[in-house]
Amino acid sequence: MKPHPGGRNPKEPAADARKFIVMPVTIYDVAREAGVSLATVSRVINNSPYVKESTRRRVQETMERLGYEPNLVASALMTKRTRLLALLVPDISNPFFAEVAWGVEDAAAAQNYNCVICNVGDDTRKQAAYVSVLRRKGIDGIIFATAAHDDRLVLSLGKGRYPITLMARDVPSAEVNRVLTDDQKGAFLAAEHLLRLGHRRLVMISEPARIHSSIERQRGFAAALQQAGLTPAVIEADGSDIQAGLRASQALLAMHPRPTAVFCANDMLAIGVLQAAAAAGVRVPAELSVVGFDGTPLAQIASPPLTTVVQPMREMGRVAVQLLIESLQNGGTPRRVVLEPHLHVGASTGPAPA
Amino acid sequence: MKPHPGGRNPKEPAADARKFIVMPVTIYDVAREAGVSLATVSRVINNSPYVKESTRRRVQETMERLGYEPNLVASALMTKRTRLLALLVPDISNPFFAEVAWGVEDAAAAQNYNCVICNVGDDTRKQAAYVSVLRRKGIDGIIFATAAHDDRLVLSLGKGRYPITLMARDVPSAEVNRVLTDDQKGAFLAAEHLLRLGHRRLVMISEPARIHSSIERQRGFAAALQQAGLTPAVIEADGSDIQAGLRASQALLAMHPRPTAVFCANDMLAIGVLQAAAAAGVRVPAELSVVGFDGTPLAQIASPPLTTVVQPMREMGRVAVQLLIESLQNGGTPRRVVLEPHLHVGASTGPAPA
DNA sequence: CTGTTAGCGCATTCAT
DNA sequence: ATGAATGCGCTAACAG
Repeated sequence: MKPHPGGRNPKEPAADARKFIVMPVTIYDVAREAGVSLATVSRVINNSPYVKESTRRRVQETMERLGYEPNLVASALMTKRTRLLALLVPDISNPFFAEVAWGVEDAAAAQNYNCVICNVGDDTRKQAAYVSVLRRKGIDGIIFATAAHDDRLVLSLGKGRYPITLMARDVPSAEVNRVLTDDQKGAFLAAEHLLRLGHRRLVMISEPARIHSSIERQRGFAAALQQAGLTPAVIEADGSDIQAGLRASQALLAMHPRPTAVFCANDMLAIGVLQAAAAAGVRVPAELSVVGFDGTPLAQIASPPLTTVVQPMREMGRVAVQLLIESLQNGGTPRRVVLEPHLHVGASTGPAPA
Repeated sequence: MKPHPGGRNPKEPAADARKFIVMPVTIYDVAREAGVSLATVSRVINNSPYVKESTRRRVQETMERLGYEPNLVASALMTKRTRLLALLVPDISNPFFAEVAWGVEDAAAAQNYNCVICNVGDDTRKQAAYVSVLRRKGIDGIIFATAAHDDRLVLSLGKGRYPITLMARDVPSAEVNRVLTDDQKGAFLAAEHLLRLGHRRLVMISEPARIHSSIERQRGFAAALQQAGLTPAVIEADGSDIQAGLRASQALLAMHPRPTAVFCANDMLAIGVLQAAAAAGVRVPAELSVVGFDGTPLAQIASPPLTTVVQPMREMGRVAVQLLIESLQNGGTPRRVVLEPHLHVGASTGPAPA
């Protein structure tokens, strides 16, 4: 057996060892100790069937004795895969993404993948930087929960150059995996609920128009209103969080006559409306009915508990992983999965005031 | 110039190229195209000063033209560093960790590091598996927001074998970086506030005892009560989330005489109490005052808005990164930083009922 | 079933 | 200021 090219001495650690030597024991050490070749150790590590049971046992024993841990960096350099997935979210404080993350994490673990979450904010450049690092770090694939309507980054990755899945936010012209809920239908359900309660002055507070799902929700809302012979009114918030909801509420509460019902493109915005209404002394739902979207745990904490369109968040996470791993393994045509939303009626909606 | 050992042909992609070729352009291609050696390209990439300006420019131009992106896996194999940090959290749905994550992310970015978040739950085995993968993947260091009181994993890493920082949760016997808030003081502030309001029947709902910070908070609570001549009572919740708070509330609301004030070890538990009280028709704060801990955004959403002990969450994240990077670079003695909490008085506390 | 031989893409001596 | 040579730790043919 040829000695390790590095010609490294027997394992007495050098006196000048750097402070943090992460993984001193290599496959060579194991091979030498166990009296086998590199290849055999590698086979044991990778569960190759072509190893005699007794050999396998001996090698495994040696690995344990030496405290050997395979270096995934070296492995990745050869194999080009890391069994690591990344989930990109715009705002980790939004519980919608937390729920999605649980689903992703679950499904990834079930398939023996690990998953890391990256909080990239709304900053396009930061997002691009993360994607670059993740790719170059050998992350096998990325789940984007952050795509804008015409996201150039996603488009550039979409031509089969790197496996990705879009989550809950679409980029219509990209040929990539996506998992969405039927946003139009969800919004339609919300509007329908309010119309049935007798509301005639309805407003929608949408997210910024660059987010595709928000556009879809506007469509669904508009469709329901037009079907009822009403003209849809939309206030576009300048963000997606509670603060944005508070700001958008200024316009809402200033309208004359004041709307009796508002449909918000997500739960965070809706909570902003609830807070603004409370601050202005507007009673919910007596004077103002509020509907959210997402069905996050926050909706139940809110006061009053929100009526909201529920997305199957964890399920979406699971499906996203499924699609991504399929791409990873087959590289086939991207799939598009649309899940069904449903309406959860809380205490934030009631009959239109007389 | 010796050709690339791989003897790879000029860059016409092979017809049988695998579906996802992540990074076809290598440093060899750049070197050949620019008419320089590997080493020079490497120097340009790493901003070595020993490159003539004109050469640097030419190489950079070539890199751009070819769309070259340095392979961090290969680089990491040599350098043993990735400029990647990981933040381990037990429950990404708890907004406390979301806030911390923002701080971590900020500070990391400022130092030109990237940060990934891993949601490892309460599962010790899962956590260990993640740590193993992260280390072996070459992650430079880990911030643990998950350590239990006697966390063996942390202890095993703590002997200077791998750079870590503990966040908001201590492992007293581990010699590692930590950033905490003064939990005893925070709890003391909460109890003091309630005592001043005239409450005499106070109960604390704590997290499971294996969490060190929860023990500290119990201490602070007990100290305040004893100082007032009262005997502290503690209900230990079986978790840290809203559901656990709801369950713990059963015991709380069943006590005779019923306590008039409750201090919860975190905001999630407190929200669980608020919900249980609402369901039982117990008015807050008229019949029951509730104090939380953390100062998450949730506290303000709650109804009524929570009185809570505020931890400087983002700052904690920033400090955690700072300590970690210091360890990375100097490998010196671990530091311990304790930050000050303060009390935010919301609407969930009021005078003790007559 | 096992060993030998080549690199994966890059950083890093040592020359020059 | 630049180039040639070497190997980081591992997997992947290809022999045997």
